[in-house]
Amino acid sequence: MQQAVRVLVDEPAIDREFTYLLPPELASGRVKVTVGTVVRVVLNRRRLRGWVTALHAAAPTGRELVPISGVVGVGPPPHVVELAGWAAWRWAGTRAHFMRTASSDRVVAGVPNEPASWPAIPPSLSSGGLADDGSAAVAGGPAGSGRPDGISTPEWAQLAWARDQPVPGAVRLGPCADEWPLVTEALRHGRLLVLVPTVAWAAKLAGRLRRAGVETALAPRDWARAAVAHAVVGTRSAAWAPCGRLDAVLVLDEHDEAYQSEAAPTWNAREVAIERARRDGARCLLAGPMPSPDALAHCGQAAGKAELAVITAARPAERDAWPRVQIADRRRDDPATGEWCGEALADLLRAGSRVVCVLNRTGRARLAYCNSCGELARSRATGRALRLDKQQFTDPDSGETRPAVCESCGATRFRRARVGVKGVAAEMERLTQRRVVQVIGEGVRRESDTGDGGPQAGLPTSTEAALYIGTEAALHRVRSADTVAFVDFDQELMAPRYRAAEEAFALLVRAARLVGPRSAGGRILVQTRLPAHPVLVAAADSDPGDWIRSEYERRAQMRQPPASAWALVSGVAAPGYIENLSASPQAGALDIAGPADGTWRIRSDDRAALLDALVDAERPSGRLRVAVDPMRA
DNA sequence: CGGACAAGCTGA
DNA sequence: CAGCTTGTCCGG
Repeated sequence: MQQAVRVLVDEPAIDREFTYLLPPELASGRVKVTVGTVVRVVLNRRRLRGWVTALHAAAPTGRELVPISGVVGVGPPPHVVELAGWAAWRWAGTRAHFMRTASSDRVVAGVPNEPASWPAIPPSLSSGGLADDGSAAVAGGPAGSGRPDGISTPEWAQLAWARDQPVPGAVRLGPCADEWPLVTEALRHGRLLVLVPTVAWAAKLAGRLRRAGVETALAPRDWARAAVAHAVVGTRSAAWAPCGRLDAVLVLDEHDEAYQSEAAPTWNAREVAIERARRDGARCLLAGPMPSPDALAHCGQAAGKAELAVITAARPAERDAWPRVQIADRRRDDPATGEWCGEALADLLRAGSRVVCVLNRTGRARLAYCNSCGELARSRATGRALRLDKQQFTDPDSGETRPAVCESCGATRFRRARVGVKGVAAEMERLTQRRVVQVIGEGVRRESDTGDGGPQAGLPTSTEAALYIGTEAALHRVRSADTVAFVDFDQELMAPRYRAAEEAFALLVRAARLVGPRSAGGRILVQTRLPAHPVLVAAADSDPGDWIRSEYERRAQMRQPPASAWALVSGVAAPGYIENLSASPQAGALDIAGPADGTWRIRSDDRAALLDALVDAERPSGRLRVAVDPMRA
């Protein structure tokens, strides 16, 4: 009797397991067959890749089994195969999708043998100190170059890792703070997984660890070596690294949107990392300049009160890790200064420092400002910005209209903000008599260039002081600057998205990284007509604690994630699927609304009930998109 | 998903 | 009724 194994085929549209025979010569070949091994099978005359999911399957009666056609290579380890099953439930996706994410994109013939233990941590780390003094982080973001200077690991880093429970803790550190103490402290506990939002950050941190003598795998490049590394570093997909049982998991900049997949299934690497830590019994820390509401929800589950679980550096230290944030209240500006430029910004531009101006791409804002007092027209009920149509305001939420009368001064004349990158660039050149570089999307161009010199034309040399104007992309593309100026921050604060405030704060964090801490002259200027907005107060004070707590409570009141679970359902199969959901046993816990633009929105205060219902409900054939807890909704 | 097979439509 | 399209089913 030949061995029969279960195989999950690599075809998300099928997403089923089948039973195949495992011939002895394949079972003991070059690659040992275990749960997770990548194999080749024939299904219905089609040659497909698949993963072994069980080594001993009962042979179905009355059916002649077909043997596996070949063993391809090493796949995810068994506990990651189980994690993929959990993720398929958590984001209403297919197991095959997550197994792909967890597999190497190349054939892996074998992994090195796992050492019985790691070599002793290099003395520079084990003595408790290889911390930067902070100055190295000024120009290049959080991962500055390490140098053993004998400064002891800050107390807060030790404290952060002290709890040996697998429930995540949150650590708040300023945007220009160095994460190195958190990393080195974690290594003392054993095998470490570190997630970062960008490839560049991952490479930098991996290099720094290697120079410090730590056996490090950079995911996904060192896929197979993750199995034997002391530290595994990588971006989103690294949450699926094929390493053994973890001792510590660290997510840096855990608020970053890059951790979530935009395409369905909308899985989030932070959430996968938390679950992985829980299953392994590993310590888990969520770090960054602003604990996300999601992070608070996790910590709150453990501590009862979310704020208790957030560890912060000493107040002066957190403050020093921020640039100076200057709020320019545009309501008090002389209207003669110009449509887009207030007095503070004008002074700044004339002063001759390197300034990056950020203006969001939409160009034409729909916000309306009072002509007499400068107040922004907002909804009395929700506080959201109103749209001005002829002589009426329209509430974008309710669709209600009312006459255009200023709430604060009674005036009836309003004007719309109309600002775009190109127009502002031209005016900036006239105002300053300096060259202005435009940064939009992938390209960079200089306004004063006459010919089209290609996408890289006008890139200034590193030494020249330049003025930049661009969309959010400028914060990524420009190397360094003295000041970032947000020309119209109200658009960010008032964007019609439930995460608008969080995203606005994240922009300030990006800007802070670009200009560096206040001790190095870093400065952010924010033009706004909402100077008392909690996001701006938080940034100006270098302390997001109060704001983030209120944001968390507001989400709960509004039944938004993470307090409530959401699912967006669309596609041709959606109507039938929604019908099945309505008939499911969990339907009582679901709040189904729609369709709006072909999309249904399902809400539930009981996430498990929603997810169970999504998995159980039968899916009619045809396209179906299910987005669980989407970033944009 | 994509092959198989059945049922429906069409044209001479 | 051959020849083709369209739809539904199912895979080991």
